[in-house]
Amino acid sequence: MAARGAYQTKQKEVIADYFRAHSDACVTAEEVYAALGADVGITTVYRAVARLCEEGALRRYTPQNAGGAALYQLNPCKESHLHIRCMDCGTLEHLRCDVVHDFTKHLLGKHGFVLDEGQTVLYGLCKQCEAKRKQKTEK
Amino acid sequence: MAARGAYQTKQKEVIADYFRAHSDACVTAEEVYAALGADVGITTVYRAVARLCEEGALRRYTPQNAGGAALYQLNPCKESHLHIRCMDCGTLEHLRCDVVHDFTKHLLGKHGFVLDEGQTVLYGLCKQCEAKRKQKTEK
DNA sequence: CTAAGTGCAAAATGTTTGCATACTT
DNA sequence: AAGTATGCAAACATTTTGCACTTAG
Repeated sequence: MAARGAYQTKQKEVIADYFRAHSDACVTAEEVYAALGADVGITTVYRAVARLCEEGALRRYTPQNAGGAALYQLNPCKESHLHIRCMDCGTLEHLRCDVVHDFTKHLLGKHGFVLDEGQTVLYGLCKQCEAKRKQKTEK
Repeated sequence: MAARGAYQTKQKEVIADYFRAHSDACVTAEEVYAALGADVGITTVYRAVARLCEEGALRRYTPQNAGGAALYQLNPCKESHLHIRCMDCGTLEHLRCDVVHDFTKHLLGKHGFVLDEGQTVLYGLCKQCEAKRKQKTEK
């Protein structure tokens, strides 16, 4: 029987280090593989990110682009506040600001709804990707 | 250049009808293909759902299952407003209120983030389920 | 020493594309 | 008649799996 995560290996460490060193980056398995060079195989990268996602250390985002590659990013934090996900580049950002608290209070007071900030992710477009989209449509 | 949607064809109609007849169902392209039998090819199904998504008639959902197939479902409503999902009873509710618009404006103005209300679902607990939870913890 | 982890190559999957044909307008 | 839509097959990209080998405990 596979006792997952029983052994600590060089490859696991290298992959975990990579995400820690690029905590803002949102990358594909292929990109991690390319960055680490000969140290690890692509299969191991896939296996590692799958496990890290299960453990909650990473977050996976599957982009709209149907056949496209899944993106992985270090879970920014487990604290309770909202996150916003860009639907184009996939980046997950923190959103800690007073207005969110006002919004949460309003949901509770007027709608009787207890928002779970840890589970909720807002979807949309970040500043950069919004600009890129505008450029494309103008062309 | 392809003038999209210029002609109305039997296949497009059959596919659109399928989703209308199964408005609650969340199905893969392959399932649509299988259901429609010899009437349409898989290629046409893919092209049709892609267009219907662009038009906003369908919603695409890419499951966690990394290599898994995308799911398509008739868009429950086209109006721009947020939905809230109760994590206990699973109910999906509409959230139409002015405060949401203020919040959206704030996201754009202060954070440069264009919220896609159609894609975003807030997670938490509805009034009833919150009450039930309190009862349990008190016991 | 034993079981878990690795990595290559091959398979499996899901989606897209090239192109000749059929169909809509 | 002009040009879009279809559908097959092949291409394509991503992810998973089989298996022999390596490595951690």
